Amino acid sequence: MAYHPFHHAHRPTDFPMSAFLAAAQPSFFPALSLPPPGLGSKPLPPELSAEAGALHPALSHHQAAHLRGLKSLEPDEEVDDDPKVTLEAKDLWDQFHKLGTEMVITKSGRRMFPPFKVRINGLDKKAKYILLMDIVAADDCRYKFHNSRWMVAGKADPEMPKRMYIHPDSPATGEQWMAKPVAFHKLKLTNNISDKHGFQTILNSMHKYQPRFHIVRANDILKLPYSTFRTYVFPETEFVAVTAYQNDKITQLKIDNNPFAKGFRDTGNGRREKRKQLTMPSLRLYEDQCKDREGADSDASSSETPAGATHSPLGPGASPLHFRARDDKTCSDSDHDLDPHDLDGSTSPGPEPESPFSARCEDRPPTSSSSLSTPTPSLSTSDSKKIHPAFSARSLDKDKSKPSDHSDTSGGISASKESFSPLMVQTESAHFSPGHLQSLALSGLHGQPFFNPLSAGSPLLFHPSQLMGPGAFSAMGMSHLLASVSGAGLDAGSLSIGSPSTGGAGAGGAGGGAFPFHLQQHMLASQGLHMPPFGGLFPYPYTYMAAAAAAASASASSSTGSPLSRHPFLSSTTRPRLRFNPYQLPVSLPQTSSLLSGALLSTSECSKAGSSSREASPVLELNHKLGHSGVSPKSSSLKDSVNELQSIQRLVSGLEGQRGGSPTADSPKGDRTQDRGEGGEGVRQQTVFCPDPGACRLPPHPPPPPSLETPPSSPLLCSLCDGCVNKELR
Amino acid sequence: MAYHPFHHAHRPTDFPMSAFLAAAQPSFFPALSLPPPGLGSKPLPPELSAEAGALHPALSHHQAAHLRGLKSLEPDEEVDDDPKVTLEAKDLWDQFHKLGTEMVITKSGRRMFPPFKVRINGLDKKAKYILLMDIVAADDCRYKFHNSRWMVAGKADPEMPKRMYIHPDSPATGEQWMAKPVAFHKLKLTNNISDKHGFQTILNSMHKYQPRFHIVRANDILKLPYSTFRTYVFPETEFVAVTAYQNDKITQLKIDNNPFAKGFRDTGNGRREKRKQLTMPSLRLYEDQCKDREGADSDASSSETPAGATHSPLGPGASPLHFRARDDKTCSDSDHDLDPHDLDGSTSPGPEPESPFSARCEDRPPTSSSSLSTPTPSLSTSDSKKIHPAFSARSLDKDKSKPSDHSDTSGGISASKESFSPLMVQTESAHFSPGHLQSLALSGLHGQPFFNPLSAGSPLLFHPSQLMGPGAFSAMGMSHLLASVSGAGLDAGSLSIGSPSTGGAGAGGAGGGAFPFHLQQHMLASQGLHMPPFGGLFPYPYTYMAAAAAAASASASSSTGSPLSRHPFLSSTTRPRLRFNPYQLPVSLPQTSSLLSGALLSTSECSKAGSSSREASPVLELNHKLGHSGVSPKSSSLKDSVNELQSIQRLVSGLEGQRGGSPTADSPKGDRTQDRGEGGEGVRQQTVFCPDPGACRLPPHPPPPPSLETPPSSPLLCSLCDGCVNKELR
DNA sequence: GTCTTTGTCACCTAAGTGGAAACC
DNA sequence: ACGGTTTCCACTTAGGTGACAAAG
Repeated sequence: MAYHPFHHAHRPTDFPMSAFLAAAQPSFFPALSLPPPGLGSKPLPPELSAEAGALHPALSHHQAAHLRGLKSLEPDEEVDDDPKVTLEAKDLWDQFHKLGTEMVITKSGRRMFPPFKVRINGLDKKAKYILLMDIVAADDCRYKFHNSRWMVAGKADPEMPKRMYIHPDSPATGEQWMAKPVAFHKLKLTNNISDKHGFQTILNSMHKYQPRFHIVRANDILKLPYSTFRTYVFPETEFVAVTAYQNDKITQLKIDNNPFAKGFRDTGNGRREKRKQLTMPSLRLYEDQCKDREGADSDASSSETPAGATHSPLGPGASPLHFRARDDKTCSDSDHDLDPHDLDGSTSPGPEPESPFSARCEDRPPTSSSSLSTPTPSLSTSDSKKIHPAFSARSLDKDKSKPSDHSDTSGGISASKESFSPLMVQTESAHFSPGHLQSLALSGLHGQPFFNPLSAGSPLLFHPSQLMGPGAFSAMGMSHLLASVSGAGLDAGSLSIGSPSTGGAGAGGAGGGAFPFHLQQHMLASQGLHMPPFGGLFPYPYTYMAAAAAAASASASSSTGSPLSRHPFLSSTTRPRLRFNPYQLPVSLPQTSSLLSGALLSTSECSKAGSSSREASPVLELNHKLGHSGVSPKSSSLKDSVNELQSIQRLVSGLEGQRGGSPTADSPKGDRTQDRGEGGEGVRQQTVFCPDPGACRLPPHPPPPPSLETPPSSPLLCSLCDGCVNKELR
Repeated sequence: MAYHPFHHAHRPTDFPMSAFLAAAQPSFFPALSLPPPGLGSKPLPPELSAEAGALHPALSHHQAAHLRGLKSLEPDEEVDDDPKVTLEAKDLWDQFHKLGTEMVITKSGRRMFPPFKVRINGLDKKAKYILLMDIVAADDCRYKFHNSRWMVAGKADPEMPKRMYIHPDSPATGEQWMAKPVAFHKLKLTNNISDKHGFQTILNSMHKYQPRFHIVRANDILKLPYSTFRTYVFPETEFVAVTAYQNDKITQLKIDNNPFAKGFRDTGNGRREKRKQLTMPSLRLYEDQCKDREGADSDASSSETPAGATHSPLGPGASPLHFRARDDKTCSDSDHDLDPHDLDGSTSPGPEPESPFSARCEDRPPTSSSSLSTPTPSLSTSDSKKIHPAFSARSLDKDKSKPSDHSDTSGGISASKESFSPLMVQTESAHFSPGHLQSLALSGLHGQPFFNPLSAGSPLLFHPSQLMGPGAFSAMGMSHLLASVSGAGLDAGSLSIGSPSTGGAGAGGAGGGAFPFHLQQHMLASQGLHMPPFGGLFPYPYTYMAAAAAAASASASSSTGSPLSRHPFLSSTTRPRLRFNPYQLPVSLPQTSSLLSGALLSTSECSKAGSSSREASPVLELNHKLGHSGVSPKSSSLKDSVNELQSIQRLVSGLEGQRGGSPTADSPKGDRTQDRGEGGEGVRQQTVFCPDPGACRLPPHPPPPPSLETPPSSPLLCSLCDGCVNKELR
């Protein structure tokens, strides 16, 4: 009795393949298992903000519900949640983003280096959630790295179906998910279209991608198709897939921060030539952070964080990288590593790697856009804020600057430069079927596909065309699948998703029993643009995200005026505030689907979006929700939303810099370190939504509240559209 | 569409901690969520034997049901299953077992080396199963290694609560489980009673243990407590826990076969002294096998099987070790590695490590028993069969020998020397509560406790005394727990299992929300014997397993007369045939519980069991089933059982050696290689049950069928008792 | 003093990393 | 020749293994 020595690291992952399969089923019957539309808002704690446990359950539920601006959905149970997602190691991501993040893809699959890891708050402790991640094309351009910068090199190649990676621990309770950062280490990037392993996402080299994170409240993967997806996009995680690094600065940054690349650090060990001495001063930057949280990450990661010192504050403030970026202007490059010896002469701020992705698909040289977003030369980061850690209170405060302009190209949403304005789109899973669940990838342990019905051989991936002919979702065989799903105890184990009804289009592959390791539904964005739209289902290939991102970046850059504010998005924390219920999504609100599936920017939109502001990159939180016929938002909700946001900001700032409620105060750098003690506590969120549904490309969203009490320091801009009347909420 | 490149290694593991928690709840209300007793047998395919996919669903269901000999239970659904479990790398296990397997336990936890891995067949493809494993005391003796042999050194020390390790992929469909071998690599052995990690089982050094494997058909861990457990025991996996290796031969065998110990192989690299040149000839034995199946193992094992050549037949036949054991009599030692330079002179067969565990608890020197089981000196394995791979048809055929004697001490069950006669005891989970689920250990990924409500800190382990005072199950707070469990969506995340109701006995530990990483229910055997029985629940500390093992070993040795037949059990394949439904277990059939939880042999019984025959070690398959009031078996069922067995054997033999139906033929060594191509296909099973319930210590079981058509080559003996009238069924 | 346990160590597997050259 | 891809390499982290010496 006095024992209880065991401390089991339970893996609550509850992924019955059957569930998985079912989840993958593209459900085209929105009402199938959904609650009646317009259920009405359910109570949601408004102040989950700071700490998940600090909310008042019933007190402000109603308010919160309104804040969300729409029917709270969550038909299933009466759950009080208001997820707030914070990107871990945001500062690191920012550093990469400024240079133009590159991710190597290999045949065998490569991890993302700045590991995609998020910290979640505001979930209902008891409710079960399924967390997912996917990577979708950021646009439809092909890129090339020329003259030390990324340039558009034509139209994108066709995208392979993107897989929806289900966090292996799903489903798990909110408490469990909030206990520690949620990592997706098992997800690997590959260019091998015949990928046999799981956990791999097929990308096109020299194309730009955007990782996305999804939260679904569901206690069973079987319910995934009928559940609401809350999608979070961290623009700073955008990257170009490459087979070999193009930008030496990126290489050096990777070497300096990825423990597995220590062998390439200039420690006098006769390392390779090339990028030389950037390392020393910043050694053990990201790594130290990881140490702190060691053992706390999920995603079956045994190797995510390297070993080493475990006491350094993991917050960006503590990390040398961050420091460098913010304080070091010694180097010519943007806050990249202090590396004194940049090889390619990109050291100079202007044309340097700092404007990696400025170019959009219009085939116009990136320089134009880059220049736009890369105002100041040299280290820039002139705005110390620019490099502020995602968790530091400072970043939030700094952006008290004006709401910013909302010019189409540059004046995006200035949801506080560094305060991460989340753009949340809530979508019903039933709808994500056509656009959301491109394919579900259930991560196994150690990359070891445990239950491969196909004898661990051929993957069961469904191509969009397979599953659904042009607009032939119901006709495809989805009904068949859905039927199966309906069964409570239905086992997907041997259920052949695509083969049976869709014909032998290669879905089943070898193996005997068809198995839905990763169900390939339609991959909207990534594929929608490049492939003929499926029937009339996806009229809008462009995704909200992209638009929002563009708007946000534009506004951010203008608002901050920081030279480095080239990046479209830089937010680190998001919190669901606004929920769109594009019940009619398939036709009337296709964008939502698009966004979820692809997040593509059309050429024209790309241009509109402008390059980007690296400074204020709002996290786009897309909360997709079905079950509600109307898209008309409640103005009151919006207002409440703003109020909530303000309070949240205060809470956050208080949390981070002990400056509760004073977002205006520009916290000195000192805060940074404090902010991110061990787990990057400094969570901040902002709700970014478009008050003028008519003027934006986004699905109908609630109009801006009449009166906005939002503090000036935290401007609420619509990230969903750039032409919105109420671009600035504050 | 033509893509389907993704091949996700989904991890169907569905372990919502809530479920886990619930499962851990000691349910003392058998009828709580159970179907009415005597539900009646449900159809079960009789010939799942060879291949899981080769069965005739309806055709022989009825027959199968009868074969099973009892009410099929499986109240939930009408599932057709007849699990057949084969121990992977049986030959390796055999080699170790002959020497007296030792497993190092360390403070940080040590893996088992011959990894405990099983191949499963006969499951219902669609049904969900939860697979578990635990390690229980094999007897109540303490051992010491003296004069190159293991000797009893007194009574056993008190056992720590044993944890029930739930395979991380649970629950998963039968199809998934059968797709590849199921490994339990994450399970670690430790002597650290304050174990903070999960996946660790606390053992006492110098004590003997027996791993057990459990199959539970349940789609949710929450249902575990109310589900039927089918327990499989592979006697050859018995081992002595040590902090340092005692037998140099074991050390060498480990070094030669464990890829992680390659550094100690005598490859001229100036290895340490000690055991010298056994290695060379056998290099890459087990490892090669592993390679073949690489990527097929489950249990989140990233490192289970080493890399290397991937073409060698993994069957024991192909492995040098096996070869050696069987064919090599060059070395003095039993079939240990051919190592010519054995240091301790144990090379000589007689007193050597070959008779490791012959001694039982009677404090009598092991020699007596060892002598009994270790008839021949030297390499012995005179009986080529002895070392036959578990999967080779040969072994099965060989034992066509006479049924053997059933003398209490030595004349055990001769269920064919090498044909692995499974002893299956089916027990209702509701009952395992008192004795079965000592503690549930949910394996996490990479030993990284993902969802630790206690902030990944203190383990939540319940000591028996905590959860239940002497016979105070219901009074403890179990009701409370059960109640929680009843909730469908109940989240265990924050549920404090032990703390709330049982008082702060240390169950909750630090952390905030109590979490059931491993629920400690009652740990019967291991603890039952050493601790005061809980109320009157466990009148029989001795477990069937032990008894059966003893009987089996005894018979085996006598039947084969092989000098090496010292090991009590050597079977590698089991298949549920007989199902006991000790509905009244708590009181009337406590043994079942005991078996499940502890599998302890009383001193007297130990002696009765005799040492062992290394040759014919039947797999004990214990199928614990509640829900049936009567224990009276149907004779007809038994008969059918035999028939089925025969057909199965034929199938198996045919599968292995292409000699379908000719069990009598003693296959030459050549078969071996064939038998275990890639995954050790050569599955063979035998049902071992006691036809005379009255004469055996086992719970009431069906009487032997009047007429037995079992082929002479496959003797069916009762492994459950040695005094059974129908000890020999064939 | 004997037996057992503990900690450190060298050595190994497994796998992540970027470089460099080969490849196409 | 050029640009992108592939392969192999050395190096790293992470962790498994038994030997060995030092404790207990």
